[in-house]
Amino acid sequence: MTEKIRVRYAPSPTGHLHIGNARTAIFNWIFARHNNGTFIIRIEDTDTARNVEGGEESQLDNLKWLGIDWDESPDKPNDQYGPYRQSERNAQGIYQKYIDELLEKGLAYKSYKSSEQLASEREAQMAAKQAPHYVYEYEGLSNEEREAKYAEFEAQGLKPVIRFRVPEEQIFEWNDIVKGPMKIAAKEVGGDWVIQKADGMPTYNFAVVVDDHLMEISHVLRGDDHVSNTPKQMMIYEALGWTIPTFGHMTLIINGETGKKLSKRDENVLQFVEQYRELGYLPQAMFNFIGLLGWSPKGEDEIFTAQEFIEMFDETRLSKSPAKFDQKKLQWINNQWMRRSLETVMPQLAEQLVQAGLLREGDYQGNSAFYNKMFEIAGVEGISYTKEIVELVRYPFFELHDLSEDDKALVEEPQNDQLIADFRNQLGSLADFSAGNIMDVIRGLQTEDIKGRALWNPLRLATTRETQGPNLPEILALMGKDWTLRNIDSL
RNA sequence: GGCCCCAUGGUCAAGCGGUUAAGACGUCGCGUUCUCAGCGCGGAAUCGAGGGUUCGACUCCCUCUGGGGCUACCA
Repeated sequence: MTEKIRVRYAPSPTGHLHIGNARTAIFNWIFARHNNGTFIIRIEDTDTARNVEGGEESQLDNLKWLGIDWDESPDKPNDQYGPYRQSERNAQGIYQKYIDELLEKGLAYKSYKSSEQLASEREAQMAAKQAPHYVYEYEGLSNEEREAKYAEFEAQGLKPVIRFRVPEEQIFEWNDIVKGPMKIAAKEVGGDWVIQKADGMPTYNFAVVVDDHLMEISHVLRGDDHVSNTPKQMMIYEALGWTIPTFGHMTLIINGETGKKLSKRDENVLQFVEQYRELGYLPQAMFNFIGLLGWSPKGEDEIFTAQEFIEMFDETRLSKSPAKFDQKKLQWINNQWMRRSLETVMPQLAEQLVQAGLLREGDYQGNSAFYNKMFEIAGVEGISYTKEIVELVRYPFFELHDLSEDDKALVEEPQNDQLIADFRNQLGSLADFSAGNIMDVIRGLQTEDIKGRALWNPLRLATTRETQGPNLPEILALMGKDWTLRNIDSL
C-alpha cells in the first residue's frame, strides 16, 4: 500500500470502556501499528444529553491500561487535523461550512416537521404495511417557493433541522474488508435524513464523514451495527466530492446467554474493561483475549503479546460470524498470563487479601518472601484472576476458626487424639523443620489402620483446622515450628 | 414488516473440491502412595435441512430453516 494509513477509534464519552468498543479500538490500533500507520482518537460528543462526566477520561485511561497508545487525540493534537472533540469542531463551524455548501447546492434542505408529525407519518406508513420513510415536504416547489415556506415556519418560531436529500435511485457498493462486496440501495435508508439537529449539532452520520475526510482517515474499521450507516455516509462523501475510505465491519460480540448483541443492559455479564481490571485481570490477558475474539492467527498458539498480534495481523483472517463472550476462556488466558508475570502478580494477591481484611497492611511488605512462598504453595497456578485468591484462601493462614461439629468429633476420637499427640511430640523434637522431615514424620505415623484420609485429616485439622488445602508439609515448614505447635496446642 | 449479514462440537475456531474434519476453552475418565489446585495421559462431542454443479462436496450455486444487525433531531 502506498497510501498513508490513518485509522481512528471514535468513542462517545457516555461511560466506561465497553468490551465491544475495546475490541474496535484494539483492532484499529493493531491495524495501524501493523501497517506503520497513524492511530487517532476522536471524541464523538455531539449528543450533549448523553455525555457523561469523566467518560472521556475513563475511556482513555482504560485504553492506556490495555497497552494501547495513540498518535493523535484531544490531549495530543496535531494542528493540521484538530481539534479532536466534535463539540469543539462544531464550535469552530467546521460542520456548518459543509452544511451550507450542501444547502447551496440544493442537496440539503431545512425541515420544520415536529416530532409528533413525524411519528404519525411513520405510524400511518406502518399501518399501510409500508417501510417507514421520510416524506419530502417540498415536492414540486421551486426554490423561491421553498424559501417562502422557510420564512413562514420561521415566523411561527419553529427551529429547523437540516435534512440531506437522498438520491433515491442510487445504489451504494463497497468492498468491505471483512464482509467482501456489499451493496445497499439508497432507497433503503429511510428517506431524507437529518444531518444537523435543531440544536445546531451535526448528527453522527454527517459528522463522521466530515471528520474522517478532514482527518484523512484511510480505513474505517468498526462494528457490524454500522453497516446500514455506510450508504448514508457514502452519499455525503459523493455529494461533497470526497474520496471514500475503505470500510471494514467487524462482527458483534454476543452475550452467550441471550444470543444477542452484548448490551450495556445485560447486567449479568461483566462487560466493561474496568470490571475485569478491578477483579485483578491482567491487561495483557484482556488484550490477548479480545484480540482473539473474531480473529484467529494461523498457527495453534493462543497466548500472544500485543507486539505479536501486530506482527501477525492479517485483516483477511477477521471472522465473519459473531462470537460469544466466553468468560471461562478469558479466565484461562488470564491464568496463563499470571504464570508469566508472577513477580507482578504476587504483590497484587497480597493487595487483594489486604482489601478483604485477611492480611494486615504492612505484613506483606515486611515478609514478601514468606507470603510469596505461601501463595506459591497455595497454588497461584490454579487461580484465574487475583481477586479469586480471597475465595480460595480457605486455608487459614492468618486466623484459626472453630471446628465444625463433625470435625471436632473426629479430632476427639481417642485414636486420633493419640495420633495428634504423637505428631506434636515428633514435630517438637525436629531439629530441622523442613517439609521433607515433616513428611517423614507423617509417614512414620502411618499404620495398617491409619492411613490415607484417616491419617491426614486429623493432622490437617490439628494444624490448620481444614481438611483441604495445599501440600501440608510444605505449608507447615513455611509456618515454622512455633506457629505449627501453637496451632496444635490451641486445639 | 423491509433491507443487510451470518451458519463446523457446549464455546472460540482451522479448513478454502479429494483430510482419519486441526487446535484451544470447557467437560468426562485415569494417574500423580490425603484433599483442593496444578501437572501428565486418555475419552466423548461438530460440518442446520433440502435441492443442484461435479468423478467427488464442510468447501461452489439456489431454496428453506435458524440466529443476528439496522430501520432516531443516539452514536
